[in-house]
Amino acid sequence: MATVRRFSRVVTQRLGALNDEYLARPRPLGASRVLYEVGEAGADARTIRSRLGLDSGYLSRLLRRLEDEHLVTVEHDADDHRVRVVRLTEAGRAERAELDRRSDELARTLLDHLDPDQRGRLIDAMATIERLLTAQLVEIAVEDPTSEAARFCLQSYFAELDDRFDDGFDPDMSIRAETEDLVPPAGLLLVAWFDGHPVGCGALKFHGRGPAEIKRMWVSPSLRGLALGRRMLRELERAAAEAGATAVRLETNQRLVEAIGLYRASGYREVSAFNDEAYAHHWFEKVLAGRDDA
Amino acid sequence: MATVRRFSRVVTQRLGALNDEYLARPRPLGASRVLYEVGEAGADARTIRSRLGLDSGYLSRLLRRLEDEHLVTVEHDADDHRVRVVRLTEAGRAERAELDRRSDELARTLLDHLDPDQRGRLIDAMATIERLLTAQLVEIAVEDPTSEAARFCLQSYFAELDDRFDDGFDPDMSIRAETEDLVPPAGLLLVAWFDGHPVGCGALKFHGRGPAEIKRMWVSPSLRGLALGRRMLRELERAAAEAGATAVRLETNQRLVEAIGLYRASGYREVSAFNDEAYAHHWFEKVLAGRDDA
DNA sequence: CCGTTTCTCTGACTAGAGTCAGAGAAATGG
DNA sequence: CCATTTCTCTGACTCTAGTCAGAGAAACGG
Repeated sequence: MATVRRFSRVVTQRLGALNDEYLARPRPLGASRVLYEVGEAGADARTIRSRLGLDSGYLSRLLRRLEDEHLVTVEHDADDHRVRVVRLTEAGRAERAELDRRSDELARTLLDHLDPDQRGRLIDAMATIERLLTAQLVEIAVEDPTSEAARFCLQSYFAELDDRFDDGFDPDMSIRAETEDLVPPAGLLLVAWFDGHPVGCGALKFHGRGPAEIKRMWVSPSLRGLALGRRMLRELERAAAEAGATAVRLETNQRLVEAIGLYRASGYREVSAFNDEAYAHHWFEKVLAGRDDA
Repeated sequence: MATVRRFSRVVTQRLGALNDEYLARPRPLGASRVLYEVGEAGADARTIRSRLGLDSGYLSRLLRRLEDEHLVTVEHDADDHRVRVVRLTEAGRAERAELDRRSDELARTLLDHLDPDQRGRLIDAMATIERLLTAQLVEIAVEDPTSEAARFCLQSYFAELDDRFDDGFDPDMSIRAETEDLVPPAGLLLVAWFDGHPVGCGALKFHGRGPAEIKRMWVSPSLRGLALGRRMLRELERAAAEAGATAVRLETNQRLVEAIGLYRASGYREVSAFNDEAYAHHWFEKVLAGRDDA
């Protein structure tokens, strides 16, 4: 606990001071944040607003300022004349590059005066912290399986199976779980979100009071090793219990060794095949602890 | 570099958001900082000002506010009627405890939702980062050997020698280096500072153009393992070269194994005894690279 | 004892970062 | 086509966190 407090103090002070020093530009920080959020491709005002959590009046003024400085152009959207599209000008792109440069310089300052060994330790520790703190920012929520995010996850999942299985993976050869099977009351789909992007999924198919089936467990490669799979599994079990299921079952392929390890570690017991899934080598089941009031 | 940038982003966001959430009190942050800085024992307004780097007018107003909230009392100093002494009231103490409690809660939040293994890794990584970043905040400066800070360092140094040497350490049995030997032009004393406290020292005795003597190398136990000794040694060598010395020498005790390792790693060559220091087992010398313009 | 310095306080001002209400224009739903 | 909703903008505020100049009282130095 004391370590955490000291860490907070030192890091916020040091990082804060450096941030102020390096990212100081002849404009308020809010304006710089907007400049950054616009991005190369341009962005709608409302997108910027929701991502940075700004008041519409406030953003309007910040944009006016950036416009006055000739860093961005603000135009009406061609389709919807209410929305405003913000785009970087040449000068805006340069300013953004300057911010990047300073941010790099800031990073370099942190590594300054360290010998190679210390530098290595610092970077390792930073990576560890970043990943562990990132894990806590991931949110899991029910998602409609036809949404863009859901389709992204499912496609990534299939692509990975195709890549890892010995003979590839063809969804048509596998037991289907159509989108209508993954919406209540037939089932549900959970998607893990990080920083506005989908980074994992997991689905359930209910069978009345019989065991619910767990399907489509996938975590983005960029966020593996953060025990996200474990969290997703817990959430699925909770959802299954809530829907009245007394057990969950699933089947998996021998190539998915991490998944198999996760199931075993999470109290899943290997059982004999309960279906004829072509790609499965292992079948697992877990009895869910009844709720207190059940 | 990318790791460092990602770390900065994630940590400032997460820590910043939590800070705002947990340390939010019905008063500006500045007032809370002052409340904290007052401490149990009370403090002078000018001390608070210099430590927090506040404008006198600004502090005056913050104190007025805290006084209005009955969290502190502000009185004239008995000896010097110009200075104002700030003390916590009972309510102020309670509010300060509340801040502590919230700060702890914040720390706990960071560890939330992690399994014991992840928690251990996070704490280790935090300790590493805190120490490495701390090391960069240490400043080394010339100090008068009669100052309080200098006496603290020298006494800590002697106490440690007494503790570690086989037969203890008695300054009277050792070659003397009096305070007058450690001020220019006879020599100098460097003190390492961190967070307003002295955390290490190192001294030089000049002998004209002959080898300068390095004495009194000490680093506070709380900051060991941060290569501070190495930095101190480099600073001493630089100072010796600046004073016209072409080499530095030193003697040391067999018990000070880290120091001996440091000297060897820093290019020091063991030489035969050049003095009759009673406590010494090893004598070292290093020829200083001439300056380019010499 | 007198000029200078130190310490605090007051008044006047600024910039950043928002919040809130309402107006106006465009899109949408029935 | 008309009411409602969505999106942006403007004006009027607020709070925080300062800065700066000057005044007044006390202490200090010679």
